[in-house]
Amino acid sequence: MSGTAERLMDLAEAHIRDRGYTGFSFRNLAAEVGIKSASVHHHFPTKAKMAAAVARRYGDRFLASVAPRPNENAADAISAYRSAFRAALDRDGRMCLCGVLGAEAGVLSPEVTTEVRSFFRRCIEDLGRRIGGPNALVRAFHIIATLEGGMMLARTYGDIDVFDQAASSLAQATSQSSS
Amino acid sequence: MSGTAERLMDLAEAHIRDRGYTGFSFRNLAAEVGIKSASVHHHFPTKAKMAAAVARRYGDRFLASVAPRPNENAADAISAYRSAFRAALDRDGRMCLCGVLGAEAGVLSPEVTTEVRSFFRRCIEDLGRRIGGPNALVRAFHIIATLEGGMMLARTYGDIDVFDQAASSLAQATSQSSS
DNA sequence: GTCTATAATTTGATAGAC
DNA sequence: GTCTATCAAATTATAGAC
Repeated sequence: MSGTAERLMDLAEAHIRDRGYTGFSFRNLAAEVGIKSASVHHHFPTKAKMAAAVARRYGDRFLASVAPRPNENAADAISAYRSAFRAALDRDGRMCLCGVLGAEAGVLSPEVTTEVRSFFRRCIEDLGRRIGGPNALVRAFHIIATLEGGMMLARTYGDIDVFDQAASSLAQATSQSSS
Repeated sequence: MSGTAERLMDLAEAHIRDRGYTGFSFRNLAAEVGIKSASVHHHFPTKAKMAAAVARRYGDRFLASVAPRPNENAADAISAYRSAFRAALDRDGRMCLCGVLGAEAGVLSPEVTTEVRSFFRRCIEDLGRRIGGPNALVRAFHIIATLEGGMMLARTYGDIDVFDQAASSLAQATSQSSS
């Protein structure tokens, strides 16, 4: 992966999180990197393949960032996910890449949809495993839904407090100490 | 409001819910109605004003559809919101209009953002009032976030069961009978 | 790996006739 | 209220030189 390709992916990720899939263009990315849009096609043959690559890298990085610490309990796992999303929202003022793409489902090509679905599958399976207990998977769906919706609301309001309010009850009512 | 304008709004609402704000165009709407795109500008001067009008009408209708029955309790109120979103998801295979627009926040003009924010404000204030109790507003934020995120996930998975799983715990753990 | 040049299409919007 | 005609701009993508 060349340096230019990585810079293009960085910008694409930021643009998609800000403006959605249809709202980002090869020309804009190229201009910010200092090349022409035709050169972007050398690194990524189509817009869809680029978005799919960006989504995959995003998922890999995100899952690495929420990796469990030794001896964590369920509340720790939930807290890891909430903190990771919150940090991205706070740092960039933007919501989750896959949350944005998921909302635009009707416009995505199959290769992008596959990556978005894969992201959520990975998150929910990982979180469910770490929560444990009988309803682990259902609880994981609930938590990811709340965090994604909370990011969308916070972005709409332009106020990160909204995310904190939406997510505040997640860790408490569901904690199961195990350590 | 002429019949044509209403049909245009119906189609715009469907298109935005499917493909997002950037993903719908005057030309597509016009073609489906059987007129030319120039004629759409007679009814709505700009795309942004049309989207704002669609969002406002959507909010009015949605809030009417969740109006409380006499002697409802908190669980009934939560159930009303969950059922309303679920019905739209089930009927149209699409998520909430304002959830889609909120995810695209960076591309919206102020007049559209205002309407989207107003929709969520109305929902959360109404739901909070009907839930009652000390943390009513925080709980309302949590519920709306979960439902919006749940719709996004269900759309991404192409499976309404995902919505049901994400939302299943909302009414139970939080019910406060009052009647 | 980047460029010029260009194709083919789509976009939001306007002017003015009917 | 709808039309034709058109504008100016943007889009994804390709061919081929360097």
